[in-house]
Amino acid sequence: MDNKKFYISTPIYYPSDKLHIGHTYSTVQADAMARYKRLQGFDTFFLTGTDEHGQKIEDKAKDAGVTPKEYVDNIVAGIKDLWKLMNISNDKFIRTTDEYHEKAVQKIFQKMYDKGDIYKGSYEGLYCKPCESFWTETQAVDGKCPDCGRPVIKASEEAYFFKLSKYADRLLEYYEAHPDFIAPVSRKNEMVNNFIKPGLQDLCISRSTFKWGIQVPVNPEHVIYVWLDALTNYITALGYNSDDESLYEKFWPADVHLIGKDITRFHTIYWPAFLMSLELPLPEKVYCHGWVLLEGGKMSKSKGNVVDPVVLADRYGVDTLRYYLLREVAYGSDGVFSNENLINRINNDLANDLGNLVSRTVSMVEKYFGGEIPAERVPGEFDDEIKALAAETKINAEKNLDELRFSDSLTAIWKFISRTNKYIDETAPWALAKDEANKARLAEVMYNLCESIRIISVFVAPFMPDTSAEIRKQLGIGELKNWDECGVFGKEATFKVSKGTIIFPRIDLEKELAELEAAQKSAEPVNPLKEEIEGVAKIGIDDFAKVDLRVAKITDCVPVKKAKKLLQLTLDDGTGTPRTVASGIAKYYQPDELIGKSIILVSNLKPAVLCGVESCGMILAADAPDDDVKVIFVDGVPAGSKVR
RNA sequence: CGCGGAGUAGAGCAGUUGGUAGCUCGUCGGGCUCAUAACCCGGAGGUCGCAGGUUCAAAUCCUGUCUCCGCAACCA
Repeated sequence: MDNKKFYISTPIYYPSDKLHIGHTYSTVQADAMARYKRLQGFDTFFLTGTDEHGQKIEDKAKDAGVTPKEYVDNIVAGIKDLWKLMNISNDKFIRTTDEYHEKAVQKIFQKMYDKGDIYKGSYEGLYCKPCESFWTETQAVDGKCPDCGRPVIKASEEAYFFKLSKYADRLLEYYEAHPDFIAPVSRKNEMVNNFIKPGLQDLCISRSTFKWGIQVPVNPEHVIYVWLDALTNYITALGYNSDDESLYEKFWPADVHLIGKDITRFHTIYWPAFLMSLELPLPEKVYCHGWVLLEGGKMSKSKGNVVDPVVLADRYGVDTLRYYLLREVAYGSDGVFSNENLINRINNDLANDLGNLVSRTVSMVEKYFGGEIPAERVPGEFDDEIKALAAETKINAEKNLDELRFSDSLTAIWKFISRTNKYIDETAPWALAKDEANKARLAEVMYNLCESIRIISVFVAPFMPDTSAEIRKQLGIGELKNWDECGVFGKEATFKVSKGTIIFPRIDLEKELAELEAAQKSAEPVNPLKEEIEGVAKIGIDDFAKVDLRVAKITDCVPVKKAKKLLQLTLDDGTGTPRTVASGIAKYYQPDELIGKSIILVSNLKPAVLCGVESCGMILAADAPDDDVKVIFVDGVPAGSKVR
């Protein structure tokens, strides 16, 4: 069984802003897995990197007055620093602006093109620059991007398409034959039901509206669009399509693509289809982990609640943060981050259970034996129990880790830590120490404790590498070489311990929370609302004049079938002809309470069909705080009155 | 009737070949004193969303129903 290999990847991150704790969560998981596999003797390749092309970067660089490359260089340096801080052991860091990647992607494009899987077509729609997304007429909201709310522009462009539709059947077959390909399985159902069954659309893979990207080999007017460029990093990083494909030969296919659930579609549909087109093997597994949520919802810039991993690591320690992320977030589901949660974890698991165990053991060995455990020892009651649990823990820790169940693995490990603490109580070394006759028994107890802790140092190594090393230092044993050291007692002949610093100091919860709150307040940035309003492009009076606003009276109102958010309103707009408008306010208003009310209507909006209802115009409403919406009522004003 | 997940002790979660309801934190009481006011033991606390049904027996299977969430779809 030599020649065992393991290849794991993180997503490549988009360097338009600093990374937050969610990105850190992804990368830390992959790192723990990579470290574990390395300790097990696997020839391991761990890849992370950055996805650096696209219009958004081009624009941001322009705003900053630098070239796109200069712009990303700067952000990428920060990302590399973050991974260094977090003790990430990646074997390679790929940037999609690396020359070898760009060349390889062009070859990939050419190969697909020659094969007939790429054709030239045209793409029409409404384009949102910041999001780099095209929207259909029905998708765009009030002429604005449904994602970010900023204005979209009408655009039509010649573009290259990938024949994704061609691969739908083969994808289904592959899922069928490889039930573990998408984890957790619930994600697979989502993909099949929502995307594949309704029919896959061919995928637009080029753009001509901006320049910051890899040139399409058959047409210099185009650059390759995001997913073909980004996803292929997993093979170009290994040297695929380069002069030296030895890493590719050795490591492909990947054992795990570790991703966030938001990019499931791209990794389980597009990417396999690309690989099929290239006639390459598919990855073994795509694991879609959940998000780290903050109390009150998903984190986002606009909410101003992004948690900075650098601040947390500085304040509490790198291993502490790693532990928290890996323990707190359950397999496949979302986890909630809160400072209180974090501090409780630190105090209970790390300080009380693990840190204190090391501390009390080392203290006793020093106190009773001057630091070195004598060779003369006698076994006794309880010894077999902890030995048996150590063996059992190894099995459980491995089983869970192999399935990327980090939290469950840690739970199993902590059970052993607790059992070791209990062993101290059972054997009561302080009582043994009172009688010289018990010296040999005391020595055995201390030896077993040290062995337990040595074993724990192996268990925690993938999760908390520095802590593992510090524990071993205090035990006076060498660097950890091999995972299988955690199987049985008796590896070390004896221990010569030396007390070190407290590994995990306790934190005063109340005091800490108060300080954090104070720090947060003082660090409060400029009013985000002000920023948002100033960020909106100015328009002229004639632009505004294009909008025809009229008062209208709601004469009827019913919910729209098949739509959760829509109400269908019938309006008297003063013309005598009833007008139908669909409005996404079902969540906020009952149909009955709207009938008879007068509202403001955008009367000259182009009609659109929403969930089967033709909507002619829209009504004005305000986004109130706390996800509330208030329709603007103008009761008493005659229908048809102009508003300006 | 779009697809799927969830509703179990104050909080966060386990728990399907149906058979006395578990874990972590918190809380209350006890023990110990080696240790970071840490550790160990014990108690209290749940009509397992609601209503029916199958069964000797249902958190677990079936039907209906309510609520929350994810994805999709539409938030003119």
